[in-house]
Amino acid sequence: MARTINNPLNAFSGYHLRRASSACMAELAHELEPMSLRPAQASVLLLIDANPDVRQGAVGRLLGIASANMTPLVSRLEERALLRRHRIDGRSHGLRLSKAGHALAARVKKAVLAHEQSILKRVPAAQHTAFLAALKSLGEDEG
Amino acid sequence: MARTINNPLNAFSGYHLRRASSACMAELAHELEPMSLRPAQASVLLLIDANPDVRQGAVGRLLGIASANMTPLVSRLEERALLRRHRIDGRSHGLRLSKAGHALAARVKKAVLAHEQSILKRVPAAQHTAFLAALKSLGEDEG
DNA sequence: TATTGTTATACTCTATAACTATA
DNA sequence: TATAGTTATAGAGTATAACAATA
Repeated sequence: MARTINNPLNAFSGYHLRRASSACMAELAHELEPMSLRPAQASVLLLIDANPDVRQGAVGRLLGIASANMTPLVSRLEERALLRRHRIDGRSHGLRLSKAGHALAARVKKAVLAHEQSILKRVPAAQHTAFLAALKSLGEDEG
Repeated sequence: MARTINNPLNAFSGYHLRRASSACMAELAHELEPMSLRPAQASVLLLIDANPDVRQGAVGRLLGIASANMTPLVSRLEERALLRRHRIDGRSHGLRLSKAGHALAARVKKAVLAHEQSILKRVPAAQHTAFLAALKSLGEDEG
């Protein structure tokens, strides 16, 4: 090595939080690639799978995806015949997975579960609960 | 409330890792806004501050920024007279902060330290060390 | 031949504003 | 008046390929 660089960010949990998230998301994206799904699409698929006929806006609010960005995302899944939009009332769409959508959601679940195990492997088992709780409190809406 | 939505992602640390990171980065971006700096620019500034004459490529490698993306980032900081590029050899640039760059780096440090405190406030003090260690192991290059 | 930096390009994610239709 | 969804657009982050200059 030519020279060791001093990294003043190394003591900051915020810095490592970002790095950890980026690394894990890249891994997940790689595991979802064979299904031609990106993480955001996969999360929408799982959410609809668990909540048949959920409204599009409710999915976006829960996942933090703006409604303007939900439209093309859901349209893409509809084009692939993974889900169907159906009218709930004049202005709302309910989302429901097709048979192919349910099948793909099952594959996604397996991939996500495997990914979760690979994450938890790197954290001491005794700290799993506290680690998850810390992340949850940091991700809450107000902060 | 109309209906409680079942969130099958709620049990996953990967999901909350991403949410926590997004929320914290948004907070940091907000705190850096008065300095007209985005988080990536601020991290480059702090790294140069701690490593005078560091090569541009070394900064990028450490922070995970591709060299093609370092060029416009550093150019922007140079345009603002926060740093100067100087030749180390025929193909390398060393980066050094100007007086204004050092002054801004000092402001950035304060903001980052305050942000770090606001993060740690939400994690029980007894878990700070373990939390940071877990994040570090998740962010390591191989994963 | 490998490395440093640059340019151009493209794709994803995110954010905003303006709009239609409906409650 | 507020809500649900759409459209268009723009910015930021990230990724690759091609290139020049240099080691």
